[in-house]
Amino acid sequence: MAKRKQNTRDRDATKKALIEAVVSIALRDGLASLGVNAIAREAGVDKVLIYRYFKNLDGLYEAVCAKADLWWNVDEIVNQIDFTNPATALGSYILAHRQALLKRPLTLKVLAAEMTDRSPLTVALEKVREQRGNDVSQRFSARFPEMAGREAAVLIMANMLSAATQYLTVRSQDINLFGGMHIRNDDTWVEISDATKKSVQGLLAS
Amino acid sequence: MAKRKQNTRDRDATKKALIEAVVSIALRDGLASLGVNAIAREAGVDKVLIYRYFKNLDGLYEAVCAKADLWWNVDEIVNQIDFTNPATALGSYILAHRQALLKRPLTLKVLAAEMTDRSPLTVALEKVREQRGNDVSQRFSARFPEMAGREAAVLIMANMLSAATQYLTVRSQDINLFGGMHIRNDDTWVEISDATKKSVQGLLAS
DNA sequence: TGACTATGTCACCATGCAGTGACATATATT
DNA sequence: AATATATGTCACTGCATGGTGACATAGTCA
Repeated sequence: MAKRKQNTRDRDATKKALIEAVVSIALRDGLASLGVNAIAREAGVDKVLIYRYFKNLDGLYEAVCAKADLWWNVDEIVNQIDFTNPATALGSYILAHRQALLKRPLTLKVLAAEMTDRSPLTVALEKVREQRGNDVSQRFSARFPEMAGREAAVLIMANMLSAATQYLTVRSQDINLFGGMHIRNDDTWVEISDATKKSVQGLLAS
Repeated sequence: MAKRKQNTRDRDATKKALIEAVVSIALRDGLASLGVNAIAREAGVDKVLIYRYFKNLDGLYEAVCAKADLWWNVDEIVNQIDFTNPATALGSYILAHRQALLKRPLTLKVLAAEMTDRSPLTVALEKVREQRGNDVSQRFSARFPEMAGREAAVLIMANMLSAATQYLTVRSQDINLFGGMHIRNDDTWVEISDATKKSVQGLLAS
């Protein structure tokens, strides 16, 4: 398991090895398997160095957060959105959101873990997520100023569908069926996107 | 911590105490805190009796499942649904689903835990859930035969909103804000229900 | 060269865990 | 009353955990 030659005497390399060990274990065994012993073993480093360089486990987690790209950046999402009208925008947002999550396996693990535990990893994710979410809805309202305050229902549906996308994308790592939908299948998500588009269209027509 | 007088010599009482200890710990500390030592301590019983009476922890979990009311029964949901049209039906289903979940704190814990771990508790929940979900959609199509196969989009939206309701209800045990919605607030859920109704109306009008 | 510091190794502690075998005794059966 | 069985207690093993203190040595600075 030792991932580096011993007695390297390179503080930065040691810190890097520890940070990478956290990510490896989280992806392979889940956040619940993280601990000083396991991390040090994985990094091929003595556990006392975790305390010396990061003060404690939480300090190490914070360093992981600083290096990890835990959440999408706004442009990554906005670039994939079809802004021809609010309905197509929301429909394409669903797909973009799912893709952005699938690109970040660590994020999927953190999203799963935050259901039961709270750690620096989960709180870091909470913060950036709420921030970026606001950013995206600002872009929406900038593009569709006529919507301003007009349809609270659209905003609610956007939030609900975003929540469902997040939930089902995480779950699709383990299960394939939710209420009859094959949530691992890309075609399913195209159908979901289409249904979303239609339903927002109907909402605005009424 | 000892919850019962010692040396009772009552097998059924012992088994019951163990089952109740599992529930108590799960509710208080989460499923991750369950273990033979903790359970036996909580029940005021020697841990060897877990092995004797249930073979192992999984056997005990199965006994818990058999006694616990982990998921709503179909009528509990259907009775609260407004079947005047498909839109009102889905809108009221959201509220009924949330209420049924809130009534079952153990279920909320299991739903949270199944994101990261798989145990007899979670697989038991998976089974009954998929079953009852099918039952409910059968009731829907029985009431609205004209919908048969006509609008796949409605079915998809129903599944997505159901997923979002489940996710946000579990999350609302820990957080209050999701994308600007105050998910612990009952008024919010009335608005969600209304938005759902409107959007299904629009979907069917188109 | 000599002293000092940064880096890393190692041995240890107390605690908790899952699991097992030996024993004690209350209850039922003969 | 004597025996057998069901029920419960206790002591133990082996392992992993989080955490700490003592030591070894490479690199640096005076």
